[in-house]
Amino acid sequence: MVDEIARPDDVRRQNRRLVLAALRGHDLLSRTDIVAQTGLSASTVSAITTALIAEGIVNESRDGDVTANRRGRPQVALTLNPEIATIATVELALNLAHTVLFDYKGQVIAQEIRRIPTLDASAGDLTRAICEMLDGLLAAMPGSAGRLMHISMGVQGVTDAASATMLWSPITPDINVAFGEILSARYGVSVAVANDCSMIAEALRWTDPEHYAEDFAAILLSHGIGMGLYLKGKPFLGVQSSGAEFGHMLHVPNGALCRCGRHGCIEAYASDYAILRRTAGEDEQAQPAQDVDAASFNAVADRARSRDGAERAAFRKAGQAIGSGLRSLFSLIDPVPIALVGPGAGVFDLIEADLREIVSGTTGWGGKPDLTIRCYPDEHPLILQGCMMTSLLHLDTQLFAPGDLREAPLRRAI
Amino acid sequence: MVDEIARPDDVRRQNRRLVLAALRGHDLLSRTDIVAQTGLSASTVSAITTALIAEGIVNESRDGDVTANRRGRPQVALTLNPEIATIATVELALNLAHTVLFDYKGQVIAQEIRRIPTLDASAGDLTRAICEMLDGLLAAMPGSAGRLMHISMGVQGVTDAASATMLWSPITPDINVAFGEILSARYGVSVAVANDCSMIAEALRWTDPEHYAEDFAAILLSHGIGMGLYLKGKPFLGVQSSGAEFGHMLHVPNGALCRCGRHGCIEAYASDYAILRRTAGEDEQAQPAQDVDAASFNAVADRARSRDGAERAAFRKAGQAIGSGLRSLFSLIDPVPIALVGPGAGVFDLIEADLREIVSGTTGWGGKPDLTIRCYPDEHPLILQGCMMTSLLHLDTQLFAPGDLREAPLRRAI
DNA sequence: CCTCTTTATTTCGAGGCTCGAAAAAAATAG
DNA sequence: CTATTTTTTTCGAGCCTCGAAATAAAGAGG
Repeated sequence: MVDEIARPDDVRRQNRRLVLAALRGHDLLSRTDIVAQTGLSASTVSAITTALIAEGIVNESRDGDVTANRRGRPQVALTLNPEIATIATVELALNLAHTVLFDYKGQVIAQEIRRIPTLDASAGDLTRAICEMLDGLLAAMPGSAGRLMHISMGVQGVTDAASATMLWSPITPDINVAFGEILSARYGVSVAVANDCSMIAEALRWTDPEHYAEDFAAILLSHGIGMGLYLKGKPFLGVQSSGAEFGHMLHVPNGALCRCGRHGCIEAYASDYAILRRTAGEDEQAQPAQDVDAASFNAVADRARSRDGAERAAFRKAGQAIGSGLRSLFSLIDPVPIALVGPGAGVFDLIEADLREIVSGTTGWGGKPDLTIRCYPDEHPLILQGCMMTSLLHLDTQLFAPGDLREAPLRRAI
Repeated sequence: MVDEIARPDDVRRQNRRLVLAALRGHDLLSRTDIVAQTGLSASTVSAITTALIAEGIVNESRDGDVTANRRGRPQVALTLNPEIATIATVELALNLAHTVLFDYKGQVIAQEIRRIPTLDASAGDLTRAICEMLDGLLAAMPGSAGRLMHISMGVQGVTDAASATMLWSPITPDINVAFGEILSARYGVSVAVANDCSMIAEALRWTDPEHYAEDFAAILLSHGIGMGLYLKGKPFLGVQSSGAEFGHMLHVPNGALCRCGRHGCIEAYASDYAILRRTAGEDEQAQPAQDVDAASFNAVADRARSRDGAERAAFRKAGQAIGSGLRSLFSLIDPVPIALVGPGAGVFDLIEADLREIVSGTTGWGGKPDLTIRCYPDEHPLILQGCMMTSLLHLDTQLFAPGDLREAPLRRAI
């Protein structure tokens, strides 16, 4: 039995999370608002907010919007205390590392973007660079080091959430890099490492909850092809790895050579290197390019738009590959809204028709056939925000253990 | 926020479930045993068991194994009270309906198997037959009608768990059959309708927990091809339909005609009708046979074993289709143990080599490559047991609301 | 300016729950 | 018949949520 035994304090923990979630979603809320949002009784909200204020997690903001000029005792607005904690995020992508410090309200404190030749970088090079960047940010912002409470990392590649390890990545030759362990030891906080696509899904859920609520998929079309999936309101994680490797579903048995070493993966037809390989007239078994610059990719796209030729055919192949993957995905989980993210979303016009044709009629027995797709050509802001939300939600779930918080900020290591 | 607000009684509900789950797994347990198994304190177990006994859900079984001849106060064995509830299961398959009455301990009370020409049966014909069978069983066992508390139905086809509806099925022309609503109205109990493959997965989890615990897939190879999936110890359900339609993942774009009306589904290569179609030298766009009898399928299998020809080639194609689906599935969820169930499992020797070849190296980045597959040629006992466990676990989750039970058995309708 | 009304928040008691410690039960050992 | 051992129940402490009543803090109105 996986089932855990329930204790009375679990109830408080869960309801505290509800209160914090409400506050995170709306910034300024009176206790009455919280009652309305959560469904908890006024007495319970009072008890919980009193404790949160005493622990410094929440502040009363008297100057805030006082719903003024109404009769009766005025509501007093509550807000998360931005200074109670600092979190750090790390985005690691091809030739790029981006670290940011956020406060507990999710506001940027400091950041650094650094270009790194990741393809030639060892695991040590990468961790060294990341630590340098983080050290610099923490040093520049006095007090932030002492308040650092969590780090979230989104990486291009396959990760293992449980051990916070990057198992494999196209951006560096080294495998099984235990980023979590290393950063955790150095900064004395817990670390989450996940695929960048999971982070994108997390971000979409927060920035556009109307479209991305319970069930949806975010597909990153870039150097590689990945997916972040939400099902029943929960992130879908693989058994071991943290991401659903959409790009490595099988499109054509014994087909084109994929960067992962196998043949026929969707990625081998739909990623930027696959499109350029086909456009250049190379054999589909030719070794994939390690790095494709945006300029040449866009040039090919422009040529595809201007005339019907090898370029346009390559994009159509890509659309078919993605569509084929979606058809299989939808067979397994039923159709869900799709967010296309990254450079590939910028050329959606070139792949849409073929993609839709293959997907159409996904549910042969007559389920809703309409496929909704939205495009987000720039993946970086989403990855960043996803990392941030991951860390903050982690805090919201940890700060629960009442009384725990008082000690936590002192437990730093550096 | 999907999050529900927690109340103090939820704690008791959860812990009651733990106690019942322990009892369901071991039949005879003393309170001390339950303490050991659940981790609850002795006082809590005492409180919970006292209530369960008062409500008639659990019995003391003094005669039971008294761990005799030891010093100290003897343990008194507890056991589920078989008479507190009756449940009914319905398996609906091609030309077959099988209804069974079980007691609360999962022992068969009565059953009937009836051959029905389902292909020519309307929704009304089917429900009428099922109700007749259930009525007969309930009438034959005095008292059982008054104790009937749940019905579980496993059907070949696509189902919607939420509305307990069969959306589409290959065994009958009618669609959107609301079995749940109909049976629920007639018998006054709640009804679960799910794909037969989900039931198989549920059964495997209980009959062989050592091999099928947290993550595994049960694939039914029969007239159609379906899958029941467990991930992280929970049944995996689609967004709308209750099953993961493995058989309708895309194997070959614009490929062979599938019974679902689309082209290129795995099923169009690996189901019995697909194999016979190919063996007979028919075009792969030929209309699928509605019904394939076991004898001719086995004859083809025997011929495939005895000589290398069209038969063997057809099975190899089937193995490739299944392997291709597994490769894609494993990309999404990481490799899991597989149970092959049904007639197709009886010819595993003919498909294994091709299946494994395509799946091999599923995790390009070096995850555990070994693929474990076990075969269960007879699917019916598993479907039956899965239905039973579904109903019983439902009761274990409903009998929680303390005091609820006293009224429930009277709330019958018939 | 003082009282009335209205709305927000806190306080208080009832009724749950789990748990550890102590008490009670029910056997064997001698 | 008493001592010992083991199981089970009882009791009090310390959680939790909730509804009702009490308290706070405004505007409205004479």
